[in-house]
Amino acid sequence: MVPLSLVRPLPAPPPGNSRTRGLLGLIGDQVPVRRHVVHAGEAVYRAGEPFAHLYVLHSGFLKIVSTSPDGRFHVVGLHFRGDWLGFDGIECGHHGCDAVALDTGEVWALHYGTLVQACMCDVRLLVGLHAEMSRALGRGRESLLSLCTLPAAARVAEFLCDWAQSLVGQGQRGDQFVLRMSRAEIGNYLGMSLESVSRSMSALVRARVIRFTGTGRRNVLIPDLDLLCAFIRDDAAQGS
Amino acid sequence: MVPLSLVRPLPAPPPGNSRTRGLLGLIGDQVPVRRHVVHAGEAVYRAGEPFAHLYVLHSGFLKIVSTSPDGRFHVVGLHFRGDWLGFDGIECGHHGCDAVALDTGEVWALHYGTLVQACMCDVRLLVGLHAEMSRALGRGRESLLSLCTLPAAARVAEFLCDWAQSLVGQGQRGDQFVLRMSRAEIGNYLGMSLESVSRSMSALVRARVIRFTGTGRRNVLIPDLDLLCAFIRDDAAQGS
DNA sequence: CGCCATATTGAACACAATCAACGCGTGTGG
DNA sequence: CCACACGCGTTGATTGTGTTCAATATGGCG
Repeated sequence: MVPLSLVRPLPAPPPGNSRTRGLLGLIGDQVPVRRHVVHAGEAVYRAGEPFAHLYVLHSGFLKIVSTSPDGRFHVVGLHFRGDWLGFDGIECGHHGCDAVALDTGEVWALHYGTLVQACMCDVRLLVGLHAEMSRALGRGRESLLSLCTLPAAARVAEFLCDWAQSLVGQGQRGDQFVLRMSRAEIGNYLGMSLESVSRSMSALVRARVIRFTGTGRRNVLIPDLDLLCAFIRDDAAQGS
Repeated sequence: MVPLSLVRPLPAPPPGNSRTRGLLGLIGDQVPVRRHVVHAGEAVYRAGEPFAHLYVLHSGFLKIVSTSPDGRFHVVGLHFRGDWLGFDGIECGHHGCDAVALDTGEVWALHYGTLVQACMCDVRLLVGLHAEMSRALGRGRESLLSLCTLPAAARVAEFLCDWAQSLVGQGQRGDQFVLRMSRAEIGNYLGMSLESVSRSMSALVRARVIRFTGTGRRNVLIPDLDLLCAFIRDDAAQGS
């Protein structure tokens, strides 16, 4: 992780999303922000490292990887621009997961102790921070729900849906984007083999709810997001 | 949910666990606590209800049930004595899940706004609260990990392991306890059919890592917790 | 005692994993 | 410039774990 600068106040922060934009506005110059550039494959933090900072993803994408003592590992979360990271370290003083960049991006590090001090002076900041944690919790539960209740194709469909909606939430176009993960990574995240991901994608194309554009099979086009959502429902109902 | 009393200060609070005991100590009489008794099947809160309180489970067990718009539902969490509940409501002002008692128990309700005010005066309280949220986040990730990387029998074994360790954390005996959930509920929680739970349990008995005591098959005895953990590892390795 | 909910067990089936082959694009070296 | 290797993705064949359907216990409770 390459430190970029330690700036205070911040030079016109380009928005992540409205939530975080607001939160960072509240922070203002009370908490120094250290900016880092991360390249694909590099970690923002790793399991076991002492916890001291929370991070805001300013650009790029990252995955959260959880590893068990006996070596099993799994992508337990994905994060986009504007998302907060590192809450998992508060409990026991060290991080419990790896946060690994999937793409070149920029991360803003906020010293937790300092941030807490700032929270003591501004309720809105405190509640905003809680809301971010709350959001992280809720997202984890949604993952769990789809993992347990949806067949493979629907899980992939929902994955694409979520990705699209995240992009829209950032003000980017959600109907056409490039997946930043290999089939293997997607499969790990969704709890299935890479072959199943591939087959599911092909099925989605056959069902006309997505298309691949250009060369390579990572450029996804979603003609109609509602149609994709309908596919999820239908495929879920299949099983019952 | 039956209101029991609105007491301040609290009458010698029997401990949930050391963490929460400490946290509640910090709160002291700054935040009024409303105590409720919940019976099996009753909800502490339901999805969609406006969020105003956080809850501490003082006794009993409860499950968190997440439901999707299209009717799929799933047990996404279990909570024991001393656990905090309701964080999911902070983000959007209303709860995203149901919290349903599995057993008669007592829940302490703390008004979130008041709690936040108290946090503004005591950093330890604030950080302690964050630690509880952090813990909730971490537990969700562990669920995800075992759900995706473990075969059915190992998942059931880990479930029993977790349950035992939770009991030990509360100062209760972890080698012998009564499951408060039906096979169907366990199966829903672990992402498998009730038949698979039953078969897995039978397999665990055959492997001599658990036994059923007394009448009914909900009284579990774990002769050696390490042996049960070893079973998880072995069964996980099986697949690879 | 008999009913109902719950649990166990067996047999057939299905979905996804695994094993394997092939295609495609990219980058490298002869 | 072409040959080749390599990573990645797709697709087919086969296997296996877990689901589903069904029958049979078991226990709680009126």
